[in-house]
Amino acid sequence: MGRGKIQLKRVENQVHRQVTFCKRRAGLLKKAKELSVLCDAEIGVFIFSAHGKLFELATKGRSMKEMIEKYTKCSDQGNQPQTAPLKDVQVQV
Amino acid sequence: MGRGKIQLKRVENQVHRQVTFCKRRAGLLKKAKELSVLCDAEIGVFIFSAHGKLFELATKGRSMKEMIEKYTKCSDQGNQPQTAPLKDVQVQV
DNA sequence: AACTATTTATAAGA
DNA sequence: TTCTTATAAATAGTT
Repeated sequence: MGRGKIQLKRVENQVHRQVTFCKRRAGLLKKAKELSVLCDAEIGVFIFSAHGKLFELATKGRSMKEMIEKYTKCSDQGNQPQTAPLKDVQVQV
Repeated sequence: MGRGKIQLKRVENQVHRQVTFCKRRAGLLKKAKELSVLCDAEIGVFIFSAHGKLFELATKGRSMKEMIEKYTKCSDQGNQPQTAPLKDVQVQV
């Protein structure tokens, strides 16, 4: 989206990369919040910048710590999580 | 995006909600992957559907478990994470 | 930090 | 329900 197509590779110019990071980070968190509200889903997102700075989001009034506990329990119980698909997979919810 | 504006509230029709969940979940994970590649960031995302089904993504070849360990360390070390802003905040990286 | 030209995501519709 | 299309939304490049 924008005046040119993006190449799916690291943005080499450092200033551009920083700007892109800020814009897209905001966009990603917005999308996560929308998905949570629209579809009644609980979502946890954390982002480490290239320099190790942490950004996070946990939806539905939960803390990230709570989300992680829930995640861990769910994984331990052998629920096979849907890993990121290379191509989209349709999975029953 | 689409033929009508969305209301930022739970999609009441169950079929529509399911379709929206599938589409937007795929979109969110795609955006996360793009952000990771473009800006050299490490990103973890997990999503619980309303019925408790888990979907996850961890970028840069890491497992979610590794990501969570890194997150926990980072939080414990007192790095103040950037919580989800109500309005977008600009933070130096 | 604002502004648009464009691309991209997606809500409805077929 | 898979594919299409009109439109909303995100954002790349610019100022």
